[in-house]
Amino acid sequence: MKELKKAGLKTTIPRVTILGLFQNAQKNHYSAEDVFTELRESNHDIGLATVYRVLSQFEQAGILVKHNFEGGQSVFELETGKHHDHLICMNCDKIVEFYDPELEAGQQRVAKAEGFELEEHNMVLYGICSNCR
Amino acid sequence: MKELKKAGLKTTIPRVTILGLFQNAQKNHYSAEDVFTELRESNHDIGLATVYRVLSQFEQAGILVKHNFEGGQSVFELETGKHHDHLICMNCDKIVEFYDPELEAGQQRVAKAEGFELEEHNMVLYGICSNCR
DNA sequence: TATTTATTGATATGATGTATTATATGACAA
DNA sequence: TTGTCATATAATACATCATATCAATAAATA
Repeated sequence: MKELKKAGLKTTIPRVTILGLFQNAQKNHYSAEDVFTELRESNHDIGLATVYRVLSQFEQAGILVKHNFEGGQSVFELETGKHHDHLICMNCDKIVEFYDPELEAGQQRVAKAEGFELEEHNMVLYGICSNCR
Repeated sequence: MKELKKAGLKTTIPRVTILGLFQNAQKNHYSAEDVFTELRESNHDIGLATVYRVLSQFEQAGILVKHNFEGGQSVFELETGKHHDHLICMNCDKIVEFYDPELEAGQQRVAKAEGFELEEHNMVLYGICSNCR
């Protein structure tokens, strides 16, 4: 729970609970609604507004990372410090994380060729996983 | 205007006007609001709902492609038949389109290594362009 | 423990986009 | 060219995701 202190956030029940959820998570990625539902199911009475607020604060604090994949809701995952991109099954929504130095280098190369200083990127691959074929 | 016939869409004033806007466009990418504003400024009285509807129909018909970049609104561009990705200046919002075979191949390689059949991808690079440095 | 300040939660509001439906219009036959 | 009819339009209601407001509440610390 040091993360909260470090971010200058008081250690409140909602924050501790939500952080715990991510740290002991079954899944890697949760939307705000996902979190809200999980909390309800484990008998934590935390408001939806608070969930959204806490997730934003955690993102600001660098505790979580937010992704905007296809389909409405944003999802969050723990910030691991290790950059990675995502590969998503269009059938079962399974999410695989990967890091590929060659692709990273290629992006740098393209940006440079266009006269850009590359700051960040968003790369999501969509396909069908082995289970779904 | 053959595109409309081919798609089985009646050639109505809103559709012809919106298609013309894209074909004679100053910019490559327009949001629904952008289109709506442009139409208003050129004295075309076309409802916002119609703009959204026509853009969706054009996307269905393969006349336009829709992108979900960072920041709320989706944008549309003419379908050229040539796949490409985007490089966006975080300062001036300039959008550069590029196609890089090596990156495309790398994505295939990664997907295959994870047991996925790659269907599509979303890759947007963000940086600072030469003018903004 | 009392005080201060941040946090919570219910709800209103905002932003983007879609559905509904009465009216208007394009396509086509005569 | 005009009449008929199916489709399209436009205004607005609605849906979805997320943020702002604010009175009540809880955490930190003297």
